[in-house]
Amino acid sequence: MELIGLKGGGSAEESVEVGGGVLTMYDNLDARSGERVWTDLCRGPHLPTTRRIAAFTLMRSAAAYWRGSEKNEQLQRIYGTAWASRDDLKAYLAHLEEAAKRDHRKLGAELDLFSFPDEIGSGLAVFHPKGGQLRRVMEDYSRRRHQEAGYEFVNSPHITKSTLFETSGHLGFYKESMYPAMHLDEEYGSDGELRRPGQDYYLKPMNCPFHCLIFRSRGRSYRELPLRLFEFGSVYRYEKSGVVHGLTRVRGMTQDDAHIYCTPDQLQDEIKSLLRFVIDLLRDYGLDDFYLELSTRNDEKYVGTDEQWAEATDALRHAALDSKLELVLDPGGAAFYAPKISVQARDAIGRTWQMSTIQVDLQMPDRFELEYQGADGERHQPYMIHRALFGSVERFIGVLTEHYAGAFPAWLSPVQAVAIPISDDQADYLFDVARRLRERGIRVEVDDSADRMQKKIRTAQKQKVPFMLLAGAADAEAEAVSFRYRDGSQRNGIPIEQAIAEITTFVETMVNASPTAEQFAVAAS
RNA sequence: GCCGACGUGGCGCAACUGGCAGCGCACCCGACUUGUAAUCGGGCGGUUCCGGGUUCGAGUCCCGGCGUCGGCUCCA
Repeated sequence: MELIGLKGGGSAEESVEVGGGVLTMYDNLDARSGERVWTDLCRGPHLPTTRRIAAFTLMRSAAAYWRGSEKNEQLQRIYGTAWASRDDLKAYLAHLEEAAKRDHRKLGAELDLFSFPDEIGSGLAVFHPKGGQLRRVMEDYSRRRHQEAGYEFVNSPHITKSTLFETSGHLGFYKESMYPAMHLDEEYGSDGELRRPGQDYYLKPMNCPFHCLIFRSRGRSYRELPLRLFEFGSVYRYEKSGVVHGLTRVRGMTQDDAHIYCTPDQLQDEIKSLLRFVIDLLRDYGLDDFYLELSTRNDEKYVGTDEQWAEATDALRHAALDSKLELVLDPGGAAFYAPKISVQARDAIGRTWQMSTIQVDLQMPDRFELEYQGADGERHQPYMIHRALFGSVERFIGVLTEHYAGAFPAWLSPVQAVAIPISDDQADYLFDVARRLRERGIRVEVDDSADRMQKKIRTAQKQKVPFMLLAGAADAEAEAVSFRYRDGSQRNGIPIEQAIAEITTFVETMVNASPTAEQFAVAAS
């Protein structure tokens, strides 16, 4: 009855759980006797008979809040999944199994990329040498592309006095999800009297206020706009204990964060070129199936005027439509200070991930009193665009790990090639081959352990190394190596020079697919 | 934060109704020298997450904490 009172009054067009002017109930009957067993108050529709459900299984049970609010009581909820045929159910379960195999937390441990030591704390990762290598290559390429696109590189500290986040408004809106303040520099006299009041310092949850201070550090001219400030900025957010999840939801992360300050005239073009830049870069990392989501104002939680919001939202909408990508609306999904476009990417098994975000912010320039001198000699307030492309480096590594199931493109692979001697006699020969590859920038290891050759292949295979270079007596004699590629295919007796050229070209051209014998055989012929 | 499940060598797991903590992988040592996914033998490695309690006796039962996992809520 509570629900009817709360929700029954809505108009017919509104999407509500109960009613919409109309109230629906479904009688569930016993199949044999036809007696009514219970009546379900439900918006529906229901299947006319459970006979239509050919296959179902129970998945798990967990609590859920009554009507979805954490202020309310919780109910025990049982999750099941139902399908029109057994094959559909089987396919769905296989999909879940495939997703489990790709789980970046599992692969992160198996491939020795990163870990979450209890001693450090929940949601705080350390990157091991291989994960660090992967991360460095990702970041290096991103830096190069940002430099080419006209970004300037800045840096800011991890902590700041509270005034900065009071000015930005973050302390007002996000205090609960910030790490608590460190109260410092308080001084007392010998009589115990407070001589100097202390100050609160906060770990930064965002980089934008710092970039605004950089903008404000001296007078700015319209001639230097758009000014694009980029930083791999580490931020810390006190996420609730139940929500941290691998690398995709953490308490400490590094954003590939940039803030673009521009004139009103430049806004539209800047957003359009930014969208192109973002999509291009994501494609380079191997994601190629996108759609856009436009998040508009949350009327419960925002600052600024209606005109400002309309202007910012329109700018984003036009750029999104201009991109020709599919556009989905997310009403009320914006942050308190700005509407946003987010780029959603579908991965190799069809799951979608929110990747990049672009926000047009009309508040921060006002709060920080940013201004530039225009051609007219007057002072004007710049527009500001926030954007992150990976979102966070950690999260992006998590997504790529799942997308590639750990079999990273050769240019990203922590170890690109492993050299395996057939017997110990070929070890020195392969050390020499490896040295020559290393001189060309290839990350190569020689497996000179006491394992047998077959075991070494298995090890390299499980580590998902793209190239294996084998050499026996015949290869060494002929100044050649034999390839085994990550897919198991092979090519034998390839002259060293050719082998080195093939590997370096493959890496330098940033091919995202795994190397195979077939493709090289075609290329060589 | 809330609900539920679970915490055993680096990893994956076993240990009856409360009765000597074990196996595989990894690692170390030795032997073997092999042409495309696991050679053989030996060895090291544990305060069973932490703290309290019950008991003759606790990995196992009880209480509290921490952590992980699955959801809910949240996600600048």
